[in-house]
Amino acid sequence: MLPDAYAADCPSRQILNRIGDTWSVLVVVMLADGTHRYTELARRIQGVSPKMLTQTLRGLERDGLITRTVHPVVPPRVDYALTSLGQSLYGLVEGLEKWAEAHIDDVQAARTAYDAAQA
Amino acid sequence: MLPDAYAADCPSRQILNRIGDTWSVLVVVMLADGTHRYTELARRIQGVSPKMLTQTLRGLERDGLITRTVHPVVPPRVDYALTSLGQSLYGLVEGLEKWAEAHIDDVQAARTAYDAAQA
DNA sequence: CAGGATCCTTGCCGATACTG
DNA sequence: CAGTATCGGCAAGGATCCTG
Repeated sequence: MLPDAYAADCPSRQILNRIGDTWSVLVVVMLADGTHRYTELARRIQGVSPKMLTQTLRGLERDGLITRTVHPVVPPRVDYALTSLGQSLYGLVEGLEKWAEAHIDDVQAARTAYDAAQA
Repeated sequence: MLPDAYAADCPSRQILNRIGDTWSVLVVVMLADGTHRYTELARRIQGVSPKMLTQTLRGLERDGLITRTVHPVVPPRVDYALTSLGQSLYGLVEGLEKWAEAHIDDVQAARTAYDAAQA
């Protein structure tokens, strides 16, 4: 059963799905300060399995948000970097962070009040 | 296993989770144009089960994003509306939509190119 | 009308082992 | 080093039935 058509396949939803994905956001944030290798990403983003990291990187690459550069050397070396589109998306994430920092106290207060009222 | 501590419980992640939730966003968008009843939301947001709708509404209420007003009449009538905090969040969603509309063509083109390269 | 309770499926994701 | 392949657990979420 599909959700409302006015939101199922619209551009917004696709972006929302990406934004809502934990690993994707973390990768984008990490790459915001420059190129990184696979292992660097894996080490810094603690808790991510090879499977999920690869899957996330492939998805971001497919969407044109990051580039994947394979250096034909041994041992292998693969670099990941944001495209300009990816940097643009990072701008959005920064906007979200600003909003979050500005309003998290209100949200926390609301939660506390709500939970107290349920007791 | 927790993801990177610098992102697990930070304000950004909590907002990201909310933004990434399909039903929450749809509810916020629907309430952006005014107060609506439970059934109105259920009918308009096609495909949502009573369970998920209630769960979503409770979550939004707990976070102080919407208000829930029970009218003591028969048959029951419950109105939902955005708080000012919820309206502020809606502003964020609008920003995402603008970005999505502006860049979806690039993303689509990247996907097509990527898929073609795999064949 | 506005949900609460229950059951049950599915698909996401983590852990692990293996390879060019 | 940079992945791929496979298995299994677990929780989100859908369908359904029931009630104040």
